[in-house]
Amino acid sequence: MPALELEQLLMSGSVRQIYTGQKVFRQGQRAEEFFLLIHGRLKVTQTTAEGRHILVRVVHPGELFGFAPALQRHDYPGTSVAAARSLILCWPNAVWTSMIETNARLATNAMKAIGQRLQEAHARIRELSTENVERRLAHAILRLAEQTGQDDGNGIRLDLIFTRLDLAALTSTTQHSVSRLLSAWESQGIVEGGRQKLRVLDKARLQALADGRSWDSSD
Amino acid sequence: MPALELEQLLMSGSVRQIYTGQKVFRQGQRAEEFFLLIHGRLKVTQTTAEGRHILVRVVHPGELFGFAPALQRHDYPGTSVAAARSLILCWPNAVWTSMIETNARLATNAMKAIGQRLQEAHARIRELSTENVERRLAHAILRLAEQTGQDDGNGIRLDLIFTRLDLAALTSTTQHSVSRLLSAWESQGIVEGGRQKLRVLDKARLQALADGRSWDSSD
DNA sequence: CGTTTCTTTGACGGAACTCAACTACAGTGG
DNA sequence: CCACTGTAGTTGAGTTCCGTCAAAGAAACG
Repeated sequence: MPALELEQLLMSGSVRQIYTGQKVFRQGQRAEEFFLLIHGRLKVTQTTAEGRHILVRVVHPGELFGFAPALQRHDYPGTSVAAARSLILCWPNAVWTSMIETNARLATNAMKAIGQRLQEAHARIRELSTENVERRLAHAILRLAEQTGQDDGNGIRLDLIFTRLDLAALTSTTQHSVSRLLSAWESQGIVEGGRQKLRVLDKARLQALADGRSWDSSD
Repeated sequence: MPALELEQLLMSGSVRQIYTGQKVFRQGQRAEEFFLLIHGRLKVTQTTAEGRHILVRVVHPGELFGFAPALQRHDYPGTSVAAARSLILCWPNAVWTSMIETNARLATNAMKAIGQRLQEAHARIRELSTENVERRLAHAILRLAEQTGQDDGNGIRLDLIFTRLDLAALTSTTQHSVSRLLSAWESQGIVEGGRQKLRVLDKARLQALADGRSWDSSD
């Protein structure tokens, strides 16, 4: 995409800083803007009528979020809160249509982004349908490790923004099950836990768990 | 959308007839075309490495499917089979990009379509995460009733294309659980079953089950 | 140093899956 | 028209995963 156009585009939005724990928008709130995460980390959550929470997705830098206009919605389907101090770019909804109508490349990109999201959602449905809690948790942690982990020679450190409760909401289980599994893994030397911290020590073994193979050394 | 352009667009695709049980494309197959369902009904399924099946979605007339290019994939993530004799329109992948680049309205529409799909996926994740089998099945049947049911005065008839196994794959459970629940509902006069048939007799009561309210007559 | 938030652990129960027959229906060919 | 075969559906018994309930421990925070 031409640097000039891109720059123009970015400039047309307004920057906003979000502190940890602060919400960008709330579920049900009228959608008047859409956003791009520049720096930091966000969680998007949903609450059901019965009051149960699920973590819809984690937003990483460079990703669009709250793009209600593209989905022809007038309210936000979830709540987004900053899991770390973050920097976002905002545009009023009206810009969206003109943006993609004048810039085909952008339309294609936006579509790919949403398509990406759709595939992730399907993957999650597949996991929920066919895998037990242990495998799902293993998958989730591996994914987080890929996306946010710092490899410091002695395992992959996850600066968890995430509590056990978040991990539970991410894998559709309870904090209790998460805690039990992590404890079990810790005693096997697969991970090392802490309060809002986690370190993956044996990625291969975790991968084996995620794949549903019980650990055999033929790997 | 201008009728002329639309017509031109539709004309540029090629029509194909698909018999019940025939597959349009298979999971993993190289994606060279994308499709629009004109008439009939399709199921899109996925099979996991372990051989478990899930029913990803049901395609209704007027919907796009197999739009791998939009998701920047080169293979189809699932298999689509005709659940009834169907008529589809196909375009080679290459057309996609040019189509949306020359027609902004179309791009917006395609995006909305995919966005719609994304919301459905999220709804399903929410159901899987928070609802028990009974509620999920009730929801699924209500949805099917909306989309494909024939109201003939004496309840809503679902010309099921769907076996209990399909319903199980749709709600992520087993044929056994589906069968048990339908039997129970039948004995309460909520539905009426048959081989590949189903009739919803008491929609309100089914809705109550879907909403997790046990039946009280205050409705 | 008390309070809050996060985490761990145990005991228990229940929803739903698995295993295993068995029944019913539809279509086919004799 | 009826026996035969395969697919679809039903039903029961046993088991297990995991969520709920209950309580206590540990880290952060003012």
